[in-house]
Amino acid sequence: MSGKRLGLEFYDRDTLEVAKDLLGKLLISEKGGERKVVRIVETEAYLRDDPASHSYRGETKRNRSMFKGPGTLYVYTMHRQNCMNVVTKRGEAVLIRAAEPVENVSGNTRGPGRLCRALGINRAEDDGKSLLSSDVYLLDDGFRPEDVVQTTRIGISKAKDRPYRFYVKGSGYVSKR
DNA sequence: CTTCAGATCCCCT
DNA sequence: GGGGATCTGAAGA
Repeated sequence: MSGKRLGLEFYDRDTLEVAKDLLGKLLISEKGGERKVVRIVETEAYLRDDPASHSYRGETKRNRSMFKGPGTLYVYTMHRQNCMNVVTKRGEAVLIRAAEPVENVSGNTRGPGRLCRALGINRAEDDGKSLLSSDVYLLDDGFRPEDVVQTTRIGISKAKDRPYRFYVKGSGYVSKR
């Protein structure tokens, strides 16, 4: 497993571009001394002027990580599940919805809550971490998905019509097709 | 202080 | 395919 850790120049771009480019990248967690690796197959973008985004009403205690700058990890809890996001520009982020297991991963990685559980990601320990310099990060090993689909997001009640969801066509690990 | 909705998951039918 | 679990944070009074 070789590749290059994604740097600031990757995250500091248009959020929709980042969401699309995250597909096929490796997500690594080295928490607990074990190196867990998955390949991202599904993402959703949440913008600043976006009623469905946590940042829509400005910075709050919960979403403060979304304003810490490109390459920050934003983890939040809902319904007893954790969901992880990659922050791009201030107040914008990409939700990692699903991935396929690559190395040292047992359990389901289909769906944001299950993915976090499989990787051992949780809000108390990981919210606000930097993907540029911590034990959770992204890697580009040169792999590029053949076919990417752009469509509407899942599980939200506002701005349902915006095509901010991306997934790898044909992957059996996408949370919904 | 109280209310309530939520970027989900799991189990039941 | 639908509802309940059962927690957190934000909004409303």
